[in-house]
Amino acid sequence: MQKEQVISTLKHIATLMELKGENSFKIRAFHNACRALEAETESLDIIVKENRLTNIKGIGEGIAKKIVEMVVDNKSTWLEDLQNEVPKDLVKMLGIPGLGSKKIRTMYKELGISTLQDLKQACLDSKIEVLPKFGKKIQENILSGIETLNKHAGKYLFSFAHIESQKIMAYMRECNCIDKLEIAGSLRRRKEITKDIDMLVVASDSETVMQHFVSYPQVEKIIGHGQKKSSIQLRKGLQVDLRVVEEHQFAFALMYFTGSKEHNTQMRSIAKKRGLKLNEYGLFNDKEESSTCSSEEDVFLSLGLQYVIPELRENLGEIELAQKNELPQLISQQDLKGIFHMHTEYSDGKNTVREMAEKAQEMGYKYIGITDHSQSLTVAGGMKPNEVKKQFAEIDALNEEFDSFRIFKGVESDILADGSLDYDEDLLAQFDFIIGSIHGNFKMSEAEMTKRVITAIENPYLTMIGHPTGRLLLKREPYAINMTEVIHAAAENNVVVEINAHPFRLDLDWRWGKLAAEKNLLTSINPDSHIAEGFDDIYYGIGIARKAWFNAERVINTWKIEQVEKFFAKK
DNA sequence: GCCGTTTTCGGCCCGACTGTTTTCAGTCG
Repeated sequence: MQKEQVISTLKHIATLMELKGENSFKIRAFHNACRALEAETESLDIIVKENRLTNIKGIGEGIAKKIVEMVVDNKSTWLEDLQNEVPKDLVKMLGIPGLGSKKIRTMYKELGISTLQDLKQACLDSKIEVLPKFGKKIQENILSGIETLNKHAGKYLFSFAHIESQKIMAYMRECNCIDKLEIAGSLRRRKEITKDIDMLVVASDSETVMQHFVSYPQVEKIIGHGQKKSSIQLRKGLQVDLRVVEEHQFAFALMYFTGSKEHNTQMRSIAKKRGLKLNEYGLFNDKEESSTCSSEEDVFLSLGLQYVIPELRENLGEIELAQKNELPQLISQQDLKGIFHMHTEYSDGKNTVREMAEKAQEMGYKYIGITDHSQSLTVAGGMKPNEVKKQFAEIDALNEEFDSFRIFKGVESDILADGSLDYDEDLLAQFDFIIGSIHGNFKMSEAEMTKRVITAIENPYLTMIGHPTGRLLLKREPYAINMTEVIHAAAENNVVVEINAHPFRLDLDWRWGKLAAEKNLLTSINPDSHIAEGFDDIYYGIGIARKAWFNAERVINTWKIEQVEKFFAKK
């Protein structure tokens, strides 16, 4: 098993143990072990081979043994045993709001409910409401929860949640007793997938704010309605949580509700080591007096830490760096000087080369790189060699015409099944730069796919790897590929690995950021636009690049035109 | 199950809300 599989297996084991009613701290230990593995950049194979698993903080004898079995024998007897004990629908029931492991277990033990079908029937037969600690209300909630489960997957793209959050923020601002209003949660951390929108408010009159909130016209259901905390579900499915705090609590609350949970847990334990208590209301000493902090920066400072921007708060090593004052200066949108990876009417894009160039100039960019599809991708109208020549001539003419703006001649070449690029060498040599992407033959083994991509990386004509895992968020799984090896190879061959900014891709995944930083990997934040307006997607790519610890120097489309030309010329 | 500037046992983050209760367990974030 690869690291990602090991992690998901451990998480699955933790869930099943929870449903079995194991000690909650034992379960937490499994989650901690997962985090430790996620943050580990060294190859898991090597760590296992050299018997160094227990050197990782969070992994002890017990879990190490299970991991070794997964890596060496490619299976987990422990998981298999648990799966035999716990019916798999019980896991699905955890997705029903209001149902946790305890309630699910009670229903299973008392009534033998092991499938969603059973559960629905038991609700309809009023068998649930008579169980101890259950009641009519809970039974109703379960029934409507099953409906929601079927209707909405409960996960949403960042781009979708971002747009919805802008709408509800605008609505909330209509309430005139609000002093401060901020988005928190995973949305503020710019995570690619989100479950809900978290909002934080400072207000003179919390009751009015809450009433305004639950009266939002797009509400499907009010999940909770209290003085300090309320939750609604929108018709489009996603949940919105609102918290109201007092002015002097705001910085602490913002930090707390931004998360991540894992980051917060570690922050609290740092506070605890200093004899302090950190929660959403303040940073308290043993006399219950809180420090005064008017900003998040102050809170971090009070704990002896450099300020950690929200995107980094995933407990993947950022706190350790903050302690040493070594956090990177991250890229921001203003750093960008040009854009690569876009399609025109020469393949499957909507606009002409000129239109793309003019749009980019309007937005203040100094250069673009046109990359239509190559000949093998016939479904997307890939360019035949004669069309490439025609496009070259058009680009040359436009470059003559434009002042202090350059169009680079590029291509998004298919990486063919054997790892070769799509045109003959003669033509490849004439492009300024080449992006290599996989668009077919997805179903190779991991070893074959990795070899295919590395062969392309070693090709002297290749400048950049496009959407390295081929994933489509919430739609299509990534193809099997060993990203550790790909990143090593790309860094060694001076090949750029793009961050595809399309909201469905966001690929390279930010979780590779730590390894990428260690290897000094270059990236480029690419919109993969098929229409001029698609340049706006860059916003999503910036968020991912920041999550992935990229400073501006390692992102080639922040470079000046001369530096880009020099870099391309070397290939 | 893991860990140790409370170090081999005992603690592991903590508060709001709900629905069931009549003081609290369970869920959620």
